[in-house]
Amino acid sequence: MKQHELAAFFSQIADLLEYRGDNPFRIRAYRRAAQNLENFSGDLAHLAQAGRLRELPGIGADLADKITEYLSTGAVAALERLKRTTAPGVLELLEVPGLGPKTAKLLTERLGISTVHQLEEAANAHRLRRLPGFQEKKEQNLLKGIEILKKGRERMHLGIALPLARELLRSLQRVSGVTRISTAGSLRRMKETIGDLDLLVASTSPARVMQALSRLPLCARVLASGTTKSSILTPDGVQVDVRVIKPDSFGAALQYFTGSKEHNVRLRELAIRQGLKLNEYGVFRLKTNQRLGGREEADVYRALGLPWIEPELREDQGEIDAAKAGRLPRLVDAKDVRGDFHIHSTWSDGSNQLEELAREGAARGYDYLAICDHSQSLKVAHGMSVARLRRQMEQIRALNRRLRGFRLLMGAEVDILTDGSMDYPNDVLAELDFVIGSIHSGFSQSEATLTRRLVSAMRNPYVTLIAHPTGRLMGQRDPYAIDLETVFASAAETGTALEINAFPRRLDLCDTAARRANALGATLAISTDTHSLDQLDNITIGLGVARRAWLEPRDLLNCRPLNRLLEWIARKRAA
DNA sequence: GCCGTTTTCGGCCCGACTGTTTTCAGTCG
Repeated sequence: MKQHELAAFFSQIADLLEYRGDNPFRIRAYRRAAQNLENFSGDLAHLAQAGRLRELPGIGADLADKITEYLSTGAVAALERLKRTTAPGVLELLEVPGLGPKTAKLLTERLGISTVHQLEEAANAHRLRRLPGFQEKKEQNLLKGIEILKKGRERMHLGIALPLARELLRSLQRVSGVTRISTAGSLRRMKETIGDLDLLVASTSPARVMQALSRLPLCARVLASGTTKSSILTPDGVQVDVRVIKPDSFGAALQYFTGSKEHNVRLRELAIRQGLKLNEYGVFRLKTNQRLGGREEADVYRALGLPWIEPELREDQGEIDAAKAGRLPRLVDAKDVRGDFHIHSTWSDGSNQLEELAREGAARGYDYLAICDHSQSLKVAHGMSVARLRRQMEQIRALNRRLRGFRLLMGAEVDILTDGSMDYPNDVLAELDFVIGSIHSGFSQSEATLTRRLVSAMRNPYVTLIAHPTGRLMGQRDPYAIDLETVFASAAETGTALEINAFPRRLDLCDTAARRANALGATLAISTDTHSLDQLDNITIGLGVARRAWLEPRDLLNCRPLNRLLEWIARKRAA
């Protein structure tokens, strides 16, 4: 995961070059490279050794050298040089929303400001008004920006963003004159964390929508308000951007505001090469300005000679080439899901009885749920002794005798102990239908040790699925150190599935890792890690990750009907 | 700094909103 630090370095280079007024296209090249590194899920060091860095999009000779330099020294000299020769504090100042490179230059050169704290003092003392083009309003806006920065513009996870968006959509839907409404932006693309919420409204009377928006209980402050675009802040400090569009160009606007930015840039480049222009109002011929479409999103893609591309794929990660070649994946969908594997009940730390879970699973149209309560070592979660596990199995068998067209699988989430052995002996595991292997202890072991633990669990014939393979908890705990390439290869080799844990703070594997695992031949499974009935809904979030990973139904274990699932498990046990 | 169905040189996406302006620069997405 070194590429994240490197991406940050490239991004800092871009910021500093921008401050210095360098060539904007050079700056963009750094930003694009940073973005691509952020999304890259392979093994950077391996690619570098093979001399194949330039195969990465946006990486040419110069940036390939800088990557190599970083991999061997842990630093990029060009960045260090820029930092040394640029006024101190520039990178910190640029963090303030609304403060860009030009303003930063004024602040550092005219007033010698080098920290956000100094900026705040200067603004409060009205010293900024001495600057050209500065009056009271700009001073206040910078103070507001500092306030937002201090609150921490922390991105929210989908578990928060989705319900909030649903509530806003419901409210705006009721405004008269509104004909269509949709989320856009990173939420529609189902990115794991969301910065601002983007909403799109088709209406013939924009003013009414903007007025209604400012009066919502969820509107704590109006940040900006124009005729077609407004931004508000919710009481929890979430920024919501709302665009009102004429119904005739709703599709073009939806395409435009769904992004990603990188995807859109590629599309507009493609348009220019065809003598076309693409903007949020539609696709136009450059010469005549004749409009070729824009009411539906598909119109936009069609005008560029492409099939419609699913929002989750729009990250400039090969989807445009795939679309051109007619090789877009048939992404997994909610209706493909036949069951859920990682379900806790009152037997360990869940809050629902087996029977309630069975009823709910059947009501959702699933064929099966695997009950996987914790194993004996995990005392904090009321892990089950072998005796209790067997009593639970007895109860599940009894329940299954009464169920028609639905089955509870007898499973367990079994700790992978610090020495790599399983928390139940193999003869007990053999009695279960479904075995999850999980790491819940020894997070700080070395990469080699943790990787060995996972691999030895996968070599156990009874282990069907590795849960939350990296152990990360967004905002709380970093992933523990494991060699993902080795783990993925081992999963493929042993016929062990890897989980896409759909708990909003986990999303583990994440999209890029899941895509890589699939590329290396591993089978995946979306499971919700449910501890109470409503958490079964998180399957939607897991589906988002799977779709962003380009997964098709055949790549996912829980898209298989029961008999095929049981065959898959049996095959590993026999081998 | 990258890149090639217009190119190995000369291009490189597009528009809205704000504030301070009488026509535009800065910032953002």
